[in-house]
Amino acid sequence: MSEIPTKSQIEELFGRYVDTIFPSLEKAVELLSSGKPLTFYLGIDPTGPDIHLGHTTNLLVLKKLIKLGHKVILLMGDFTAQTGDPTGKDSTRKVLDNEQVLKNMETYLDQVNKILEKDSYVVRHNSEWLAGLTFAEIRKLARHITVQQTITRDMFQKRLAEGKAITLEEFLYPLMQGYDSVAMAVDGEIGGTDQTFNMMMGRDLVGAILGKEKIVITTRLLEDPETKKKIMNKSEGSYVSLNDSANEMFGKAMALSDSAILPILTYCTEVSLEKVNDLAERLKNGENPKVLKEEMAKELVKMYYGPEPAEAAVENFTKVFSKGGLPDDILELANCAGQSIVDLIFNNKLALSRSEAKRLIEQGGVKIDEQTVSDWDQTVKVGEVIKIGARRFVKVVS
RNA sequence: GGGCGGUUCGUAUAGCGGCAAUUACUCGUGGCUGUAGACCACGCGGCCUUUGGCCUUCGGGGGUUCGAGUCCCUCACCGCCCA
Repeated sequence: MSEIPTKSQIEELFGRYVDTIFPSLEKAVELLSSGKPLTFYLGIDPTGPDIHLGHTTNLLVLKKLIKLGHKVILLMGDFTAQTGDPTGKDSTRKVLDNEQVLKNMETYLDQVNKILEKDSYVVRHNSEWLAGLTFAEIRKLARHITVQQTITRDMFQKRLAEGKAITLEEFLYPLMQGYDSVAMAVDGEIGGTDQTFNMMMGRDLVGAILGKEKIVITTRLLEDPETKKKIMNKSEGSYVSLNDSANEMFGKAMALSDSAILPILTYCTEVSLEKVNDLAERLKNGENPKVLKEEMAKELVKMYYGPEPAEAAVENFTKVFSKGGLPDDILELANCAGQSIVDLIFNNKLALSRSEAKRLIEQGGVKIDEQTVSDWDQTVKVGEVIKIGARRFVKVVS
């Protein structure tokens, strides 16, 4: 399918997106440039509906590997998702039902296909082999792994220290994930640095059972270089999903901290490193970070929606937020004329309760045609544009 | 099997029997800005005719009390220690 890649192509790939390679960079380069197609996989647990920017680094590496002529498997952890990662006491019992997992897998693939060409990779599910293992087989596998090895893992250490439960099922999670590598007889695995432990488990098992060397490629996590916190944080609500509309994506990217500009461009896009360095230089020279962030956000939208929507998103954003104007696409509400503003907000689920709607009004967060609403009994009329908070707009139509 | 401790708002925490109930983070609104972030202010169970009133909450169920997250009993779940 393609030429034998040069070492420099491989090194470029590794330099940008990749953190550490096991057993070593040299070995990986040697194997990857040998001309023999290798099989790599990325495991995804379909526990939620969205893929966010933090996941895309892995996909970009896969894209490159495909281009270099290697085979890629996208592994849906439909079986492992049912063990999950319980953090709190209540979630221990929360098992995702099969239907939810299937639904998540579907939306995942839709999103993956925004980066990888649809037929350029293979999808597999780990229930294929995990669901049918017998206890005898599990026993045999478990022989290769020690308790000491497993217990050193951060998550377990933390929970031990906090006196929280660790079920045997969870303890087996690394074993399950490790077995995936054996079952598919892969040559390598890709994952974030937080997955190092599980991926190494697979490397050990492949070595012990299949007698071959599995390459483990850990990719850089999208972290704020200043705070060292994840930039995409699902639990904190603010993350850029690949399912976001162009305007949403742009807006969310703009709402990120300035320090996210360079990491996102570097790890989540294919913008040339020269350009990234150029932006870094301009940032250092005191140029308004807002301008640079706009460029970053535009690159993102361009990547997923193309150049014109990207341009439109910039314009829309400037109009709405920089100049306080109205967006292009306003949600229109029919049959609402004559209702009080509180009813309108509550009935259309723009607030969770009437009290919340009133609170918004009380605090000056609701405007009708640019006029701050002070009376919550005020009725709305056809043609009026209502602004709720900073970024939600609705228009009353007949 | 035994002993001890725990279960309170999304998370983490306070709460000598009189509180819709502390604090922190998250979150929401406003201010300031460069859209933000940081910072400051306010808000964060529900409903209302809102200086106030009413309703429903602190794992489940019972009890004591004028009054119970708060005391007692019991059940469930969780943790630690001993066997």
